[in-house]
Amino acid sequence: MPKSPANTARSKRAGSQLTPDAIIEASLRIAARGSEDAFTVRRLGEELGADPTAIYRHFRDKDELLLSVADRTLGEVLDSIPEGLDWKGRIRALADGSLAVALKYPVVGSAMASRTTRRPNEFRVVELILGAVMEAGLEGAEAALHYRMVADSLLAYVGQQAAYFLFDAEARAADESAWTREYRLVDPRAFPNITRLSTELAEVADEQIFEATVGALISAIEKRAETLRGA
Amino acid sequence: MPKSPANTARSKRAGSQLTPDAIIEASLRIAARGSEDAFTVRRLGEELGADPTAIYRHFRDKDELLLSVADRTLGEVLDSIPEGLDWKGRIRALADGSLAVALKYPVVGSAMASRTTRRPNEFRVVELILGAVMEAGLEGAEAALHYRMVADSLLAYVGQQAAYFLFDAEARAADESAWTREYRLVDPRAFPNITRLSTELAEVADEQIFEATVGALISAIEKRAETLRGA
DNA sequence: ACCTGAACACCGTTCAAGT
DNA sequence: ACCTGAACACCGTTCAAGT
Repeated sequence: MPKSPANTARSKRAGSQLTPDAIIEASLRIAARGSEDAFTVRRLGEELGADPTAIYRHFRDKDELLLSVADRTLGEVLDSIPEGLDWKGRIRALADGSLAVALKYPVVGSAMASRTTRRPNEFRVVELILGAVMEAGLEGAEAALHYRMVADSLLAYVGQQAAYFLFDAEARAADESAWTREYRLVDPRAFPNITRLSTELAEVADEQIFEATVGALISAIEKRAETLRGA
Repeated sequence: MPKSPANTARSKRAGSQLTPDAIIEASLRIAARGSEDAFTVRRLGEELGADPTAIYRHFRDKDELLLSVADRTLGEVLDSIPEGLDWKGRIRALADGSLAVALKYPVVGSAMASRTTRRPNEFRVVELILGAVMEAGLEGAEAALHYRMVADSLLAYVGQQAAYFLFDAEARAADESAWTREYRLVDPRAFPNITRLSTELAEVADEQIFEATVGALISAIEKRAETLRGA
C-alpha cells in the first residue's frame, strides 16, 4: 500500500488519477462484461480515460496485472464463504464460490486456471483447504497431496467453464447442439452406448456435473482418512 | 475423404501440395515443439512451404483447423489404450493417454480443454467412457451424468497441465518456486496450516496428484453403482 | 514523477490478382 | 481450382517526448 506517498496535486483530469487499485477495478468492470468486451490494454485505457500505455507505469506487464486482478477475485470468493461450516461445507462453499466468481469474470477465471497468483488471498485459500483436509483427518504428505488434488481439480474445472463462457454465442451453440444433433445421428452399430443414452446425455445439467465432481473429491478425502484411521 | 478428386498435375513445387491432411500434420509438428514455436498461421505457412493464407482454402478458420487437429490427437490417445482391460483399467489408460498426448501437443491440449470437436474420434472416446461406466453398473441418467463428470474433469485437468507446459521457462519457474519460497515465508500466526505443511507441499509430485484425481473419479462411480445395487 | 503518442513487431483474416 | 501477396483491423509493449 505505500505506493502513492502523497495525494497532493490531484484531479488535474477527471478519470485519469491512475493507481494500481483503480486499474484493477477498471479491469474487473471490463472482465464482468464477459465476451461482450475484450479485455485488452487499449480497452482498459478507454475505461480509465487514460492512454493505454499508462498502465505500464503501475504493472510490469499484462500478466502481472491479471495476477493482481485474479487475487482480488479470490477475495470475493473467500468473502462468500460463511462462518461455522464443517470441512465438507467449507469445501463445497469454496467450490460454489469459485465457480460463481469465475463465471462473473470469465477472462480472469479462464486465464488463471493454470496459474498461481502467489498473492495474499491465494494464501488464504490454501490455508482454508488445508484446514479442511486436516479436519477430515489427513495430515503431513497426505494432507498436502489432497490439498493439491482439490485445488488443481477445482481450478481446472472452474477455469474450463469460464473459458467456455467466453466463447461467442455462435461457437457455444454449435458445441451445445452437438448432444441433441450429431450425437443422435451416430451409427448405432459402431456406437451402441451413445445411441442408447443419447437422450440422457442431452439432459445432463451443468450443476449436476459440478456437484458430482465436488462430491467425488470430498469422498476421496473421506475415504483416505478412514483408511488411515483404520491402520 | 472425397475432397481431392484427382491427383493429376501434382508436384509443381516441392512442399506446396496442400491437402487438409498435410496441413493437419504440419500443425502437429509445430504443436509438438511446445513453447519453442508459436502455433500461428504464418508459422504454419512456413512449415508447409506455402503462403500462410493458403490454409483458408481448406479450413474455414483457425478454430476449425484446431478442431481437426484435436480430433487427430484424440486418435493417438485411443490407439494407446490396450485391449482387454476392465472398466477401471480403461478409464486409467484413457486418463494417462490423454495427459501424455496433451503434453506432447500442448497448444492443442490447452485450446481444446473447453471444446467439443464433434468429430469421429470424439465419438469413440464417448463410447469408451460410457461403456466403462455401464460396465461399472450405472445406467440411464446416472451413466450419462458420470460420463460427463469423467470427461469434463479429465479434459479440464489435462488442458490445465498443457496450458502450464506452454509457459516459457521463466514464468513456470516463478510459479514452481512459490512452494519453496513464498509459501515458506508466510506469517505462522495467520497461516498455521501452510507453515506446518510447507515442506510437504513442496514435495507433492504431479503424477501423484493426477493419480489421486483419477482415483477419486473411479471411486465415485464405484460407490454410486454400489448404492444403486443396494436399492 | 507520471502520462502521452508514435512506433514496432506481432496476430487472424479478407480479397483481388495471379497461374 | 488453387495459391499469392498486399492489406486491414487488431494485439502487447517500448521509448522518446511532453507536462
